[in-house]
Amino acid sequence: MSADQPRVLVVEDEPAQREVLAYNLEAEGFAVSRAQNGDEALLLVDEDMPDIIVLDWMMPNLSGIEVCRRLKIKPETRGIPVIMLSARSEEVDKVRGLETGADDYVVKPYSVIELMARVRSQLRRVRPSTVGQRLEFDDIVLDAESHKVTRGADELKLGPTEFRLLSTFMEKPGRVWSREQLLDRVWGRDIYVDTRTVDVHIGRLRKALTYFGGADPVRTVRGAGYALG
Amino acid sequence: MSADQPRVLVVEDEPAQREVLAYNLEAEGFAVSRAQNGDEALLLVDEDMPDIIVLDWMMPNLSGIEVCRRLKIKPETRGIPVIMLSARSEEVDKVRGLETGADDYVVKPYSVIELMARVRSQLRRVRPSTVGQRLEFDDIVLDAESHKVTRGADELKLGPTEFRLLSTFMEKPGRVWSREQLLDRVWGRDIYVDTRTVDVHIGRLRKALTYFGGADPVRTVRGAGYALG
DNA sequence: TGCTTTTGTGACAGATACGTAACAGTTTTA
DNA sequence: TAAAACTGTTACGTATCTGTCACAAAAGCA
Repeated sequence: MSADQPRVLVVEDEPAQREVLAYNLEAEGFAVSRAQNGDEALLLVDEDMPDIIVLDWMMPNLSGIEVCRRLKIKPETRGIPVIMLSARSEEVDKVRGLETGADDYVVKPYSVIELMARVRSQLRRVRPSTVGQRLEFDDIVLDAESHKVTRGADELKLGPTEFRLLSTFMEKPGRVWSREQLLDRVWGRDIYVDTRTVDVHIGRLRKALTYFGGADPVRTVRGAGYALG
Repeated sequence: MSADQPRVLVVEDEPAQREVLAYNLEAEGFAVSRAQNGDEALLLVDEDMPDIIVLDWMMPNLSGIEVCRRLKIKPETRGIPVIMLSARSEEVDKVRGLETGADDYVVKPYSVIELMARVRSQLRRVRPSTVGQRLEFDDIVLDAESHKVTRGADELKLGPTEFRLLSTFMEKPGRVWSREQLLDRVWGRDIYVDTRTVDVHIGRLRKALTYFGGADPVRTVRGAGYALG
């Protein structure tokens, strides 16, 4: 039961393309699971976390973008690299894909060799730390698998939203996030919430982070948004 | 017999096919037992729970469908993954429609490689890596062999579902499991059960674990699920 | 300094998630 | 065969979280 071959999840509605992908990935020595739509993909991820996901953009019902967004909202699945496949080559689409949190973007028709290289590259990037999703910043440690956050020796108590917020920040310390971006990342897409609500949750996050003392690690960037550190 | 070899039960009435299957599974490092009909299968399951069952659909007397259904009704055996073998692909849909609760379907003639992959995949889903028959957490000890749980010096009395719930938790202490994941692992996959039912059984597990005193080791993670510790 | 814009924050009502007792239907045990 | 144990669902109470508002505070600007 050698579990040391990386597991790849292929999400593609078109059977022929799906099999081509799967075949090539298997030939490369990966353990492949297949999903033919977004719902199935999310289910499979839940059941058996793959090491990487190759995701078609255009799919009926739940689009690749939406699947990606949902994966990136949940801290425990956020760390799985997503390679987005799309027929659209415009820069705008690529930006949009990456904006949603995709880790790489490959335009169809792709060369198999190139795609394999990208898969390996993403795995190389993430694999070393694959043992539990664990983010650190300063003396703050967030463990996605156990949903625990500690600062120094103290365990912090965060609400669900604050937890996701912090996890988003810790993904890229120092990066400035606009309120809109945070709403998109932390709250999800089609949800109408006042942007000022972000401020309130930032406040709550701050209170939680400094409950046992220590400096406030959240930086306000006037006119732009917030950042960690 | 080293207990860290996963045990597979092959149920197939046709001797030649049965041996092919068994041979390949043994070559993969599994401990294989054989049954040539449904009654024998149920008997063998009762006396020595296998980790996974490969079940032919068409058998005289007690059909694979019926065997599967009976296995999935009993909470004790419900968690054993069943891979159903069927002769034609159209039949797969038919069998699916019968709601047998099988975990996966493979069409004959199957490629040995594919079948092995599916077997491993199911095993990974249900029984990740912890094969040890003795799990410990804090002062709680779970002995899979004798189906007994003790806390400190006291022996606890758990129902079958609570037992499986606890053993899932103890496989990875600290990890947060969503209700869906728990339903998948503890109840089985194609089973329709309300997610809130999980809460009730968590409550029962808690009551059992704290019956003789001691802190409640089960942690509720609002919006996410439950974890041990 | 005064004026404008942006951000921080306490309060609050409504929404939501969770714990649990009760219950009816089964299965298992004695 | 009767009693005991177990399962899944429901309903209801409660704790916690959510989003919005109002106003205070801070930051920029002239």
